[in-house]
Amino acid sequence: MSPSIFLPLLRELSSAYQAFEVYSSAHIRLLGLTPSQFDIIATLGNTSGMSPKDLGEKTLITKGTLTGVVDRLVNKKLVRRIASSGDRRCQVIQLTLQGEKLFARIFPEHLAYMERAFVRLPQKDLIGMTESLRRLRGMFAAAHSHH
Amino acid sequence: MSPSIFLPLLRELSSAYQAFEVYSSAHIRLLGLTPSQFDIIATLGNTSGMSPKDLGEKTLITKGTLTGVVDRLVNKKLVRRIASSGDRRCQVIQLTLQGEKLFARIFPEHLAYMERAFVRLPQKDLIGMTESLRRLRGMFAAAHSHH
DNA sequence: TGACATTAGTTCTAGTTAGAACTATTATCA
DNA sequence: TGATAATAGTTCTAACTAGAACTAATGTCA
Repeated sequence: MSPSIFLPLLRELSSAYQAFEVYSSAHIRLLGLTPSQFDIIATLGNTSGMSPKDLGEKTLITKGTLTGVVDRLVNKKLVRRIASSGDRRCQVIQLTLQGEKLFARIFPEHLAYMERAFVRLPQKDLIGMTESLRRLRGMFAAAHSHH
Repeated sequence: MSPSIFLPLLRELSSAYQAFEVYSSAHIRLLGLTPSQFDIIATLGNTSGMSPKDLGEKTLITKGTLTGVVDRLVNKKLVRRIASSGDRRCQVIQLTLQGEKLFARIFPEHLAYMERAFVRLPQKDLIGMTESLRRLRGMFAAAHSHH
């Protein structure tokens, strides 16, 4: 395969992701959070909490980074750390009451905002794109582990 | 459109991009550069240089960030800043001889590394994905400018 | 020409980022 | 059981990040 074939794909992947980030984070900042903080709140919403490990896997935030993001959410009193019963290495991170209220207010609002971007996209294109991206991710993951 | 339709797409977009970054940057770090530094070197390669503004548009690095990235490349003597003739607000950033040598050595090497990830992907899927991503980017860009 | 807006780049701030080294705890298995 | 490995989180470092405020230079237009 010649580079001229896959380089445009990589460029488009980067710019599509970038365009998503720009669009999404413009709204998130108005809500008083950073994109990472919003991801954490959104992931913890409607759950009874989870470990930093699980939270990192779901949000794609590495553990060293996660410590700091959670610290700032704890400072904002949106989230709390609880010692996990049993394994003393583990914690449970969960939303405080204030965090739950924030989630209930801003999550639907942000979904509605995101939805506005999708109004012109036919649903069947959307399904196909999702599947394409899944394959692309799998491809990189496989290549990364094969070395 | 219900959120349950587009949320998986957004998740897959993030994780596909993330998987690309992890795979690509693992190699770039071995080459002694950061991903942003590599992007700058790769963009300047085989050109006579360009302004920070153009460089930022091509690499998707915002101007405030770009100043710092270029500073570090100047410190490494891979890149130089030249006053632009005519408009005294503008500069031209270009590779030094050392930067050109580095580009000539690592760029083909990195392409070959990236190519390894694509070996199992049929070419016609690749074309379709590129087009899908272009539409996705356009969609977010349009939504972002509409207001 | 002169007021005003625009543009290019820098600086500043708060936050995110990955990775590596570290501590504490738990699991494995000889 | 005891040595060793694995795991969960934290800390540290260097760098990147966006956005806002800033300076200097150039354009616009009445």
